[in-house]
Amino acid sequence: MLDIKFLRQNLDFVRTRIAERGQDIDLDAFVRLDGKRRDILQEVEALRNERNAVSKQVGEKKKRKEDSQDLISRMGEVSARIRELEDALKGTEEHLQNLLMTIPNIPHESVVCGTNSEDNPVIRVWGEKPKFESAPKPHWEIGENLNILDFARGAKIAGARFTLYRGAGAMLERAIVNFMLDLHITEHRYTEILPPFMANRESMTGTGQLPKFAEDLFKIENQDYYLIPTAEVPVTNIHRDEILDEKILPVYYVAYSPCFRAEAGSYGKDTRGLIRQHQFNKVEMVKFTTPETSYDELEMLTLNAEEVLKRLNIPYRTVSLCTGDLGFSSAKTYDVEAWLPGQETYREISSCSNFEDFQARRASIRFRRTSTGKLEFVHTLNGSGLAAGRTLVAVLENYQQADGSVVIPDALRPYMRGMDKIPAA
RNA sequence: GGAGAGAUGGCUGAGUGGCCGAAAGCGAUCGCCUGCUAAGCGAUUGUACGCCCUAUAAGGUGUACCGCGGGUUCGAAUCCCGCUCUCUCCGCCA
Repeated sequence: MLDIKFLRQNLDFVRTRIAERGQDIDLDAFVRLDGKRRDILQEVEALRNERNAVSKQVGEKKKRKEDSQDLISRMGEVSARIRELEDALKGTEEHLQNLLMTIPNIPHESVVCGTNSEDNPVIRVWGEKPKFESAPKPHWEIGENLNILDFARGAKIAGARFTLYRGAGAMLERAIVNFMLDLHITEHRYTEILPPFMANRESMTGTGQLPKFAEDLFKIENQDYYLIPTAEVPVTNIHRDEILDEKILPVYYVAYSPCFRAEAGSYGKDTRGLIRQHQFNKVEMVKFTTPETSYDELEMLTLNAEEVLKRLNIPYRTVSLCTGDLGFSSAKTYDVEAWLPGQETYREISSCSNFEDFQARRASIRFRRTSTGKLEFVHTLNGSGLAAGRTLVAVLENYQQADGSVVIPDALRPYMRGMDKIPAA
């Protein structure tokens, strides 16, 4: 959510920046509602002022045993009028709030203008792509040949876009998660969190999933619970409605969680394999920082994500999302894309974003700055560190051997009971 | 699932219809004092929104806020109703 005062004073600037995202937001409606709200507010506050003053007089007259029936009956009318205005005010404020909630964040000045992912500038390229004598296979073939990924059974049990992992496949996914958590908590100094995997409406609103993207979420029937689409939701909401001590900033959290996404509107996309699932595992890093450090923290966060791929020796590149590709709540996002030889393409495996105060304002996460004594919103950031399912895909495709086996990357062997390869069946 | 208790400022905790934006304590900030990162003394210390003024500073002023939402009343932290959450006991249970 944007600062309403900022929006009021910088309408044209906001209009331009939102347009660069390829979004069309009705800011004229905002101006109208905002003006209406203030008109009503002024009238109702003047009447309340009168009521408060007269009520005080009534109290004093009563004490002196004087009659005040005329005042009382007049105030009855005033109160009725106040009630009317309050209803109107409430309606207007709801409209205004709903509108405000659907306005995306302003892109950071360093974000390039573009329309889609093809306009994303490449920031870094790392690693050497593996060479294969014969054409490398896509992970779904490797996984099925090794009997470690079972797409048919996943579909039978739950439906399309669900996968059953078996044997070394299941262990490999678990190894990837544990390896990543250990790296971040020991070397990158994050605090491990294991959050609830469901969250309520308020939490979903705080991080920006609601109200605009309800169709992307799984909701529990007849309950105010949603399955989390990412650990970002519960972990960022750890500090919702809190005032943090400036001294504890920056705060670093890392959490494993399964992620549940309805993937509405993605029919026909990435239907094969593990790339696009209704349920997948992810390790997520979340930071709370002061405003002046958040962009440095974003750089470090992104490097933390990249470090996982370096340790696994998987080639990747990092791109900076252009305005047209930027997520709703984000001011700036780096995507880390792993090389997938079986599909001859780079695929997103991590997304690292600075939301500035956009989520903090929605979720009311503040800190008191000691130098001024004033409350300010923190900046929130998060990034995948990494998506576990897609990491498994990258391992299978990059480490596949001509005989059909898959070598286990050195960094994962301690987590695989010393196993050095998954032998061909 | 059943019975009971509770929810007040950054924290602890008073307050059962007007004198309450709210005692007291803690914490924090500033100043003083003190021969050594102890103690003491004094002052200050809520947020949001609107309006005025103005340099988008400071200041002034109004309104709202004592878990959330309704109601009673001229007037509600205080009375009534509903909800949420926390705690205790009973039942059930991985």
